[in-house]
Amino acid sequence: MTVGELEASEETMALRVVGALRDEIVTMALKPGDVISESDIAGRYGVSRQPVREAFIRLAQQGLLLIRPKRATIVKKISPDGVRQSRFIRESIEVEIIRRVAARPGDAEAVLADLIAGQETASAADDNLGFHTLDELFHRTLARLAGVEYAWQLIDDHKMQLDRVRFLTLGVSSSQRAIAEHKEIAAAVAAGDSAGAEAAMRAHLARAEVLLSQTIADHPDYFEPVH
Amino acid sequence: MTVGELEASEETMALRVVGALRDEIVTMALKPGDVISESDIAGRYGVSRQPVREAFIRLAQQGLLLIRPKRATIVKKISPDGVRQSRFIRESIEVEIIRRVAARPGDAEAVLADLIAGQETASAADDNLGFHTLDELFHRTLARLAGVEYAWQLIDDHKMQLDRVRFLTLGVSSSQRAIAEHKEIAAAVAAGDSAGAEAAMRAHLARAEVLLSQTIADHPDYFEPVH
DNA sequence: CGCACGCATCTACCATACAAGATTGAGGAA
DNA sequence: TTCCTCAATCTTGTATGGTAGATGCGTGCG
Repeated sequence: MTVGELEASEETMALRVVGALRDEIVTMALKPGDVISESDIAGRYGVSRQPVREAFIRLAQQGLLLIRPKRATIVKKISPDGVRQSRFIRESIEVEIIRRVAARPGDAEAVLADLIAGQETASAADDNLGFHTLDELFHRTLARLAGVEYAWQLIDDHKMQLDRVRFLTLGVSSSQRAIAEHKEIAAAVAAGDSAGAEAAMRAHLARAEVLLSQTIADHPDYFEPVH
Repeated sequence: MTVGELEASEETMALRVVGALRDEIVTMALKPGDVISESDIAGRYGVSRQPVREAFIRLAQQGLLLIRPKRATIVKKISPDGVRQSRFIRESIEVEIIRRVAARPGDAEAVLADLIAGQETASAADDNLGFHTLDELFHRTLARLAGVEYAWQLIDDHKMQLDRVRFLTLGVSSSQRAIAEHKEIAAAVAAGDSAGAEAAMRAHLARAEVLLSQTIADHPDYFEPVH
């Protein structure tokens, strides 16, 4: 059972292995707690241990792998506290972003309206993946409008932790509600209402909050025990 | 001219090289734009290319090095926009932290008072390094009190960019003023005044703001040209 | 039967060798 | 002089072998 060939094109082998492994991890093809080894992955992808090793280092720095010297490397279990703090980071930054955008709306209104329209189309067509992409684009666009697109990349890195949880709770997307909340945010931004925009953003981000404890109950072995 | 032996003790060689190189970079012993190579560093530290290579990967992910495949690796120049956004990230998170701490002061008052007292001692003794350490501890302690110490690690990673700028502006520490601002923050926290604590924290963080443009003027070749 | 010791086997770590692209400089032609 | 060509020599990327430490299982002893 091979895992699908690495597209033999650009970039270095190491970076291709990074991408392939990251996909396997966030989609739960590699489950938290799974033991992997350099030789194992190297064999599966048909490369030597060296690029795999470098991929491990990168993924370990991103918090997806745990390299235990002289022992073995395992897919890091999801830390409930880490998820909580990742959300804290995201909320801190997104709240500050929405404040700044609302303080200087500029052409934000038209841009956001376009994105929301696209989301409604995707939602009507039951295009879950497309909606998810547009949802992410909505938030990244806000970062761009605030002039801190790089800060979004930071959120993106830590969002992988959240994405693993999200993948476990697939199906309950309720895109209608998300769209309504996006409209609220956009309206407050257009009105230059910083406080209102902040409140709407906090409410929007808080919606996912309730899912974690249920997910832990469903898959206890994917999470670290409460320390 | 060797660079000082790596303490032959614990950890792996790669991690020791990471620490040594990071110190050289933030203290400007390795200047932005400097070209380094795996073989070069390997020779200087008396190890093979392999651990150096792995150290390069880690430092590149932290934004301190730029690895150019098949060409060379250079110490990344400081990006003025990156500094601006690193400050944005730090302010976003620290403001959120101080809000939460002020909302639930707990035993914050006593802990913070202790730290400030230590800072006054260090300042009186002209112990610049000690003061800097305690200053950092003050902020990290706030993160711990808010229950998001992990979030501080994130700030710490990105603070290296800021530290390089700080190192270029050494001597103008004005620790007296910093201590006064710390007291303001602690007082607002003790009073449970969230808004006041947030304002004090913003003012505290904004103080370093003015130095950047002057620093760019003094060392233009250490910075990326405005894109 | 239970426990401790030891060896086979696994792991990541490090060193070394080779490969391939990029740079740089010299040298020759226009 | 100026520009083009090409080869020596850099660089990082990849492959492979050897090493030390940790694990786990089987064996032998009490």
